[in-house]
Amino acid sequence: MLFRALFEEWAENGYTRISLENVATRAGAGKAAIYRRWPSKLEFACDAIQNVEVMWSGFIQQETFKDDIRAYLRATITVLRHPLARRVIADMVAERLRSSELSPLLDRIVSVRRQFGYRMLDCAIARNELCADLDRELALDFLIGPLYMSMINRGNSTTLADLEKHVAVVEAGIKACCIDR
Amino acid sequence: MLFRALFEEWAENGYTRISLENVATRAGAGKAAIYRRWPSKLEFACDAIQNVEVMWSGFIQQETFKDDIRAYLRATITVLRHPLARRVIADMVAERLRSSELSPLLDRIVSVRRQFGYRMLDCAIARNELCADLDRELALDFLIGPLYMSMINRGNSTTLADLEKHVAVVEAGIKACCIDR
DNA sequence: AATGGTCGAGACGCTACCGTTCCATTCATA
DNA sequence: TATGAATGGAACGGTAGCGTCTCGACCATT
Repeated sequence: MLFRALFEEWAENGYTRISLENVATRAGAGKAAIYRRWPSKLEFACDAIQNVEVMWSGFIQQETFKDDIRAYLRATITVLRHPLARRVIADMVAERLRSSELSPLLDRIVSVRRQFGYRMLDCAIARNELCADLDRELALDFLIGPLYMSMINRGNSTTLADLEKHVAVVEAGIKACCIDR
Repeated sequence: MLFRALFEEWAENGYTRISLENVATRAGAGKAAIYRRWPSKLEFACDAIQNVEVMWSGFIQQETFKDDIRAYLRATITVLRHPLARRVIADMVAERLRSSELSPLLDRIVSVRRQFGYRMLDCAIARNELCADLDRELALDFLIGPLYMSMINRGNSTTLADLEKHVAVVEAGIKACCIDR
């Protein structure tokens, strides 16, 4: 499959160093098979991302805010443990800082994830677990920032055993997004 | 200056795409000026990093834990706002996930930063602002994770005005690293 | 069996960078 | 001022990927 081969090359070399020649070879295809379908590497990559994006949907509301946090972080751990996904994500983050080519792609991914986050916060507010004047942006940065820092920046392979500790601290932090303001 | 040119190329293209030819040209130097001094791009990069690393030292203990957090985050914001540093850091993070070439380099940088963090936590424990059985690793991920997420992953240019909000939440989160365990 | 489209494979000219080598100029020191 | 080391700059052959194009093999439909 061409998409699979693309992601493997992406994870291995980073977006800018992807050689469509290698992608085709890895997929057991001819270069023309790619150029026939997509006008550029960017369009190719957009379609590939869109193809896997659907797998991330499905946020199910839990009983308590803490349960929601746990579910959210567990899903995040699953993604960030994926050997291809974690590399591609980190590469897109780095890539966006130096060029705007992949910005819309990453923006959409982030935005989708954030929608789940907003819904989670709204539920918690409705349950009176959070106050309504919460700084949502700040809260979402606290939701996954520490986990991302641990797994991506420091390369830890966080397990579900570490999850519970994160959940407790995240909950305390986010609840503090209301106080003092 | 060769180092300056290296970092500019690094920020612009990422480590693997650095062309020493361009670095030399950008510095107004000949390619041989680089190859004469360093046997490889890696050694060149190591020296360059080591050269700027000294500027990050100097942790001064404050009155309270909250003051320490504020000082730490302010210093972090300064680095992460730097147009070259932020790109180089994000690139190293991505690069380490796909190759171990830059690992020792990034490990040392992270480790230095973390030493300040540990000292900070120790001070807070000594002051009885934190309990002694604190999970230090977790605490440090919470210290800068959300800020990193905001500035690097989402591209925000956090200002000192946003600092105070982060400080309050980080403090609450880290203090929660003791409770429930 | 004949036909039309898609496929893989590879050749094409082109550009970029590699790491080395050479040379004429510059610069600092004696 | 004379001398020797270091420098900027350019050329070298080699590798790699670009995007286009051609071709024979294969497969499905008729």
